Amino acid sequence: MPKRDLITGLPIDRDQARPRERADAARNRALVLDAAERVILADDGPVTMDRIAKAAGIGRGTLYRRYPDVASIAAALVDSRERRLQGAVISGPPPLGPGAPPADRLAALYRGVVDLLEAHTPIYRAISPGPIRYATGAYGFWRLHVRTLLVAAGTPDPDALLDLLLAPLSPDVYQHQRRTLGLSPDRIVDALTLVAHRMLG
Amino acid sequence: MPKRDLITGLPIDRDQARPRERADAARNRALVLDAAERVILADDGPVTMDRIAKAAGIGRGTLYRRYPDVASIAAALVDSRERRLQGAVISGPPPLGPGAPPADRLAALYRGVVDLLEAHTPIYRAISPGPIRYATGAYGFWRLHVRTLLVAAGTPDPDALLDLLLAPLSPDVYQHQRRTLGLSPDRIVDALTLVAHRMLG
DNA sequence: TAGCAACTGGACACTGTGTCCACTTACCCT
DNA sequence: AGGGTAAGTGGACACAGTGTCCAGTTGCTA
Repeated sequence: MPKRDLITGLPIDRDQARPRERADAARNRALVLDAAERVILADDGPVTMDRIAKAAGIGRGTLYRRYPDVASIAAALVDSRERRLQGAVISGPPPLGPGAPPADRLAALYRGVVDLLEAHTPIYRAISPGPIRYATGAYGFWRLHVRTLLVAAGTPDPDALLDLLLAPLSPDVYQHQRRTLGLSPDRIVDALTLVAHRMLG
Repeated sequence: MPKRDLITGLPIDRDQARPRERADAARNRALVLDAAERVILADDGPVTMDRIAKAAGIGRGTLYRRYPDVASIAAALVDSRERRLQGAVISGPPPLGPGAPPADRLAALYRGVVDLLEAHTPIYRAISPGPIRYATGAYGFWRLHVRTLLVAAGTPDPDALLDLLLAPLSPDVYQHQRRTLGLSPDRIVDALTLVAHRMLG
């Protein structure tokens, strides 16, 4: 079984020219993410591979052909949601985009991710906390971006600080702050902004 | 079914005088944690309730009587491991104990927790990442402690900052830094120390 | 339009869960 | 002392979800 890309579900094999994906396969691939989102948002009972397959109108085997487990599907869903924010980071207006001081850009990134966490709470909850998170394209992107900010700010050992600064964005932590502690998104963003300025200011 | 304390597995009912725990129950309760640790450290296959019950020489029903799932057992195990560090924080010598400036105390706490994460990696890995973490006595203790440090340092909105500063200690994040990134414990502690001083210094 | 490789989907065996209840046993009371 | 009783015990059970497998199907290419 060939390794598959987390986001697209397509097989990964860089070198050789591979026969085009068949039309029915492509169609099903598109169906899966929609179906997964529906199942997650419906929110009755646990999100299982079986449910997603049924919602997509395909068989279990077909689903397993692309995604090894529910977490991967949720991760793919999250990735697709984060594309827009990534675009804004690369080429949008400051302070999120290039041009502003590193501390402001980090604060803006924090705000952007909090907005996402807020908007897609059920999806983030479905992506089981755990190692999968660090393998997503989205996480890789944040890492890369924060790293350049740290370097720009002249902070020592950016590679070790990186994940420490991203840790507060873990859906777990955010959920805990929102639900259990009852903090408002604004208050969380303010606290994160303080972190950004103290760490990079 | 009465709620049970995460650590001791004893029923929680503050007000009324409750009949003493029976001797056989107490014996089994002690057996469970030992057995759980053995199963976790053996590390062949997943840690299941069934395995722990067998290792303890008791039935599944008896195990479920005290702990609702594996995560709770692991949490209890972790709590018992963190008692010593908690003692040092309360009444040990500075900088971990009272007397040192808040930033130094936070840095010392970071180091202490990293040492624990390092020493008991398999156990921390067994406690499934997720909401259980925030319900443990240990986490509550760190929260309380860090809160007093934040207040002492005069930081704004300590209640919102709290969990942000504890987030980097999540076993997930630590595992990721150690295994995937290959960072040394010392390097991680150094980065955490920087965080402590920038945030409270 | 024939051949074939990719794709499909449901059946299957399996693992772990959580509940239930008849039996056992430690402790309290007289 | 020993009987009553409620707490404690443990294995059987029904169930949910997993991941694999393979015979059948279908889209693509030559």
